[in-house]
Amino acid sequence: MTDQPSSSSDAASRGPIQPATGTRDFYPIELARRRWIEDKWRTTAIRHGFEEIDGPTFEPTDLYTRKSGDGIVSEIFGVYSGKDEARVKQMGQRLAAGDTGAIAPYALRPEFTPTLARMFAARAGQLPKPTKWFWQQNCYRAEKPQRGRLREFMQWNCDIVGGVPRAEAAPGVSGGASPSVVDIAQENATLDAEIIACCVDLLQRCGLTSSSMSVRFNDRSVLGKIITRLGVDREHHAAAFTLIDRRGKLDDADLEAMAFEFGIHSTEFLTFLKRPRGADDLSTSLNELPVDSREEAAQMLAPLSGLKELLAQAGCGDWCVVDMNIARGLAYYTGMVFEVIVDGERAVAGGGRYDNLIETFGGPPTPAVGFGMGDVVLSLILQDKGLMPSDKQIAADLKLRPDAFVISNGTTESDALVPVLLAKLRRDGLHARRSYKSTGKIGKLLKEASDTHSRYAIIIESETEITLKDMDANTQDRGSREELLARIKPA
RNA sequence: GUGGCUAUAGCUCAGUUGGUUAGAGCGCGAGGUUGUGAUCCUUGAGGUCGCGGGUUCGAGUCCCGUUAGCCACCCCA
Repeated sequence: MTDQPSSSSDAASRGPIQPATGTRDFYPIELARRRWIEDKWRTTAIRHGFEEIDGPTFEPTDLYTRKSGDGIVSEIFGVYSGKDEARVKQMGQRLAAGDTGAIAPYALRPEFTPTLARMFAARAGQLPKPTKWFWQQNCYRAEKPQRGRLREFMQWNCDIVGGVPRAEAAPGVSGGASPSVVDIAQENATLDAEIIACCVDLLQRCGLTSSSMSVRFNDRSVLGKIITRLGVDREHHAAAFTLIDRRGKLDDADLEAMAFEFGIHSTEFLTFLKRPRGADDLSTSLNELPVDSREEAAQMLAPLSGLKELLAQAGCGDWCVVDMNIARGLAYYTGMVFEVIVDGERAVAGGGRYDNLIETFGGPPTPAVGFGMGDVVLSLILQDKGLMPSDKQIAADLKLRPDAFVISNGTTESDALVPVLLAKLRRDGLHARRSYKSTGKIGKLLKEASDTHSRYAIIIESETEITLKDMDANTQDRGSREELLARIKPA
């Protein structure tokens, strides 16, 4: 009920209408900062060979419910057409009956991956293999807002759909005679590494370093083998992954209770689950596995050690570490999974391999891997670490700095020449501004030129004479108008 | 969805055991000093004290509700 615009409330009808919970208004400086991040996203993705795509802001609700569980359904913002009276009436009846969740025919996109899967599936036959797509737009989730978490946010996705042809598979990683599922996954490890490398590149471009962040990765196919050997049957794998994912947050008693709740009773698995917490990296994990020899263990963990090597080759080995506790909540991940953790806690990005999803949406069996990153947590991190550039630097990076700020020297002749000169500069393709203040004081006007981060200030002295001041160098020359204006080149 | 804390100018915050017309700094507008981004001086605008109800002669202050924000859960595509 708190989500309603509360048209019945006296307060709402009297005061100004507030922005909806969990949404943001972007004033110029705030939008510039957001654009700066988006610019980093876009240029990074393009540099890594991804092409930008987009899809609808809202989709049929079934697109999301088909793939995901009840958790997602409850966080969907429903959308309906006011022209579809029958559907609206039906919705009203279900709502009145206490039915909640995604009962509207459409939903604001809570994520982009289903749209991407649908788009790929629709043209799978004509798209290159692999296809590399990126996307950066807003998403909506009806969660309770808190720090780092809103109801509308920008998200950046990079996905590689389709596998590497067998002949070009990573040397030293492939080798199986028949192409089993595991072989295909291992061949595509180069793509797993490429995805993680792209994510790390973005972080580096924002000034972040591996000293405060890490990429923690794991592999669900490896986990699946382990827990199968521990006596967990196939249908309980998803639940077991959930338990593994939350191992760090819950104590043994809670874990055990939750396991029973899920119907998992394997004592071997529970023992494995309750093993000492700590650095669950590759080397320590070797000792905890349900195997007879270290060779067998190494064999079992080969996808992880292989990926680690590929990541080192990609130049981001120092960022990446195996973490056997990472499983991710999503049901559709099939292989590699990873999260980018800041200061040991907050997740700023995450992703993994989903080799069944394209098929789920009507396409041919197609391996795929990708990740997502939101603007909310990333902004917080950059602010906290002092890495958000100054307003002037952002203006420069986004090419928002005025090239020229036109000032009259105060005579009526010069006053009349201000709009004339502005028009000329703009005709010449320059970003030119003036002041709208009533003051004629040169000092105040130069301050405005400075506040707007203008590159040059132009003081009109007469029809043919100006003073051109370089605001960055703090130098100026007075002379022929045409001669001095020629110095101003687009940034 | 659950619990705790908070709410005064655009921002950061004062505001006494409840007592006249609610304040400061910054920012914003105008002006001052021989026409240069600073400092300084003068001055102006801007608040139904989140909103609604209650107690009281009187509420920014006390009580209840509500909304929003923050924090911790839940969840995390």
